[in-house]
Amino acid sequence: MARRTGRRPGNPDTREAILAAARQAFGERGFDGASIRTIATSAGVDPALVHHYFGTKEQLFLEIVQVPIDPREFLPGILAGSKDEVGVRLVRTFLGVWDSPAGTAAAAVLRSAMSNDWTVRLLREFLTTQILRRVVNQMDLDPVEAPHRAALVATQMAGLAMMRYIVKIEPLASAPAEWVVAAVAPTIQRYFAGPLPAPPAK
Amino acid sequence: MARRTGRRPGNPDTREAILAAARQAFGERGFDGASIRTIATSAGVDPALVHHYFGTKEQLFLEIVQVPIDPREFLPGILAGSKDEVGVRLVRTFLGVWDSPAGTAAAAVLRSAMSNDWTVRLLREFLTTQILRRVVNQMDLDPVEAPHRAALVATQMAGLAMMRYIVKIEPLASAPAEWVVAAVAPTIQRYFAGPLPAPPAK
DNA sequence: TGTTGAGTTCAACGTCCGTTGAATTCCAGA
DNA sequence: TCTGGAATTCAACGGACGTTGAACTCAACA
Repeated sequence: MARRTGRRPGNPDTREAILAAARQAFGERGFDGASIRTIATSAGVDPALVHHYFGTKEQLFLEIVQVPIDPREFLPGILAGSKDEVGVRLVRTFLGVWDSPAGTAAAAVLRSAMSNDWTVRLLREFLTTQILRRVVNQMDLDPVEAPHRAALVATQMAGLAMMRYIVKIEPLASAPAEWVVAAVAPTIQRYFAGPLPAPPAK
Repeated sequence: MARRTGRRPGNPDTREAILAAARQAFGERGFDGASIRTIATSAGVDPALVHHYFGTKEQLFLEIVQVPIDPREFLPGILAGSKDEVGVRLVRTFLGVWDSPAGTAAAAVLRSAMSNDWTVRLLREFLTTQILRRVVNQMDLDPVEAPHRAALVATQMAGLAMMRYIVKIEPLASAPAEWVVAAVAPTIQRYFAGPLPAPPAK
């Protein structure tokens, strides 16, 4: 029964403008490199307004990053279907995400995690509990070697994102997505389902 | 005939102490994240002394990073020998470098490149002109697809470094080097010598 | 012994940062 | 019409940063 009075709408676009500017800034410079002040300026707004809407810089970052990256949205599509084409489906979906606005958010996480303590923890926990664990559960892999397989997949995907979207080495950065899919998918396929050395005794 | 007078030795260890502290700091936090002030403190020294020895922060970073990473030192050992074991030799050498003091320098570059404009340029040019080009020249690869092969290799190696040494996902981070070699080498081998999709027309 | 110059420190500069609290504007509801 | 409260701005805080220039210390040479 929320009875409210006072000015409500104002300019509802402002909030979105700030979010857009923040996504851009975090995606290009990472958490530490981006500044509330430049975000505010590029949204045509006072820095204090950013705090008014989103609280601290950390909270703003999470807003940018948690909303568009939800593994439940695309994981089923990758894991369902014929098992010997998981590689193709994973790489294709992955590139699709990175070429969308969500890719900017993903870049923000990747960039930040390289030089910032708490974002690297964020990334590690996202990867292990949100992605790798789900994958392991849904494909019926040998439970002993499954975590190893998942980690190997992560190395190839992370390196691909880094070289193609951040460091931008050629000719990879300008290569058509389908060429990348065809080139990289066999690696993923082998990591998931191919022969591997025996996992270390531990 | 350099005729010099005045105090010479003082404490010659200081310079090395600063370099060690800088390598540590840059390796852990990247270029932007590390600060001259904490480097100085952790070397037991005044910040101004760092400038006295090394000039600007940029110059100090280059000192840390350019000296220990010289591809001419290990590339020949990788490229020489039987062609169907390039993968094994590359991955093994790569892990060896990352587990040495030079690995700290490599981490510094990788971390910095994710959020800093001029270091990403540094990394890109190092990869393309110092590594990839040499590899392409020394192995006799099809000149059209060679750059594509080299870039694919770079994705796998960069992702491996990132996940094992920076994000530290398990069980990869604690896996024995030889297990990693056995698991990843076939990927490298295929990128170098295996079948690939036809390079895009360009 | 006196001078020189390298090693080292101190204090300060200007700049950018995240954040805060008070002030202003102005619409929606009473 | 009056007014509460959301939207927005302004000015300032305290802290961290890279860098600078002047000062001090003191071993080696003339």
